[in-house]
Amino acid sequence: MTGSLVGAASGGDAPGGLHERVLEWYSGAQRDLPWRRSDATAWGIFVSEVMLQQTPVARVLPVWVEWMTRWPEPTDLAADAPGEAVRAWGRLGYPRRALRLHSAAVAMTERHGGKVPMSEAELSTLPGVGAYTAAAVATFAFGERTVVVDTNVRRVIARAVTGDQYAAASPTRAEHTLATSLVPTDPDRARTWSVAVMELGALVCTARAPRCGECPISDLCRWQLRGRPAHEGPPRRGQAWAGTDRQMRGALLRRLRESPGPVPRAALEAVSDNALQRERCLDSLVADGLVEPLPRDLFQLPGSRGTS
DNA sequence: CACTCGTGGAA
DNA sequence: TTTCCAAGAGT
Repeated sequence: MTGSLVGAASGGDAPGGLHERVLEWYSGAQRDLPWRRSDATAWGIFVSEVMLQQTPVARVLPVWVEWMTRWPEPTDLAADAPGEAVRAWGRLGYPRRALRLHSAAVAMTERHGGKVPMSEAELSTLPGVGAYTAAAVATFAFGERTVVVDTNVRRVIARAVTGDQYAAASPTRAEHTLATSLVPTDPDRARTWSVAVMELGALVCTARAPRCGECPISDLCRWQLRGRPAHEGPPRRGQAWAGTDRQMRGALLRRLRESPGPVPRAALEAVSDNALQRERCLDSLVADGLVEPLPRDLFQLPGSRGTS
């Protein structure tokens, strides 16, 4: 019965199999996250999805609450300076996301009547919105039947269906086809399916130490049936950090974030003795629009008067 | 397609 | 202590 799992999923919603198990598990194990509640707005869901790109839930929570209080609608954020978005982003990492979120709010204000566009296709045109985020917002906020493929979904599919410990380094066509075949036909059921698989990957089918004893589909899992063989092939190299431009950019931006107003060049020079790298990074931050140079050797987070 | 882009907590 | 990696996107 090696094909039982895929077979049970044929058509996307065969009764009594994979879907029932996962959905039943989700109904009892799901976390109570504010952007999942019934009173969550499309804007709130949109913001949460961008913040959650490569950033853990625990770190996003307090920042998301602050953003929702300060900017309850896209028009509220659009009316504020992009630098304020960068400042309020805090230490979530990848601060260009804050800038793109602000740009997206401006686009919603100018082209979508101040609202989050409802279709996956329209969402895809917004800055900072890729395949995952467009699909996620379209289904979680608007109930459109989409194929949501994130790192959790990829890992669950790799194990349960393909039988590998980890998904490929980069998403494959076969993977997407497989994910598509698993999405239930009914849009509402598809929405719950997607969030449920993501939750399964986040809480049970984790990257390092999967809790197979708590998994609702462990007896169908091809990786489990194969004896949980270790990943084959070259080890995926981790992200270097010490001495990288990313670290330097982070240090510079932190210095700017901590000051309410413009910062003199000398203050930025105090961040690092490596002048060459420091200047290169400062230049790149300016090029990215994360830092705004002012007269008299002053620098600040981007203000509102500047044109995008 | 390969590479870059932050951050900090857990193992 | 070092390593891993978390609801990706853009180039």
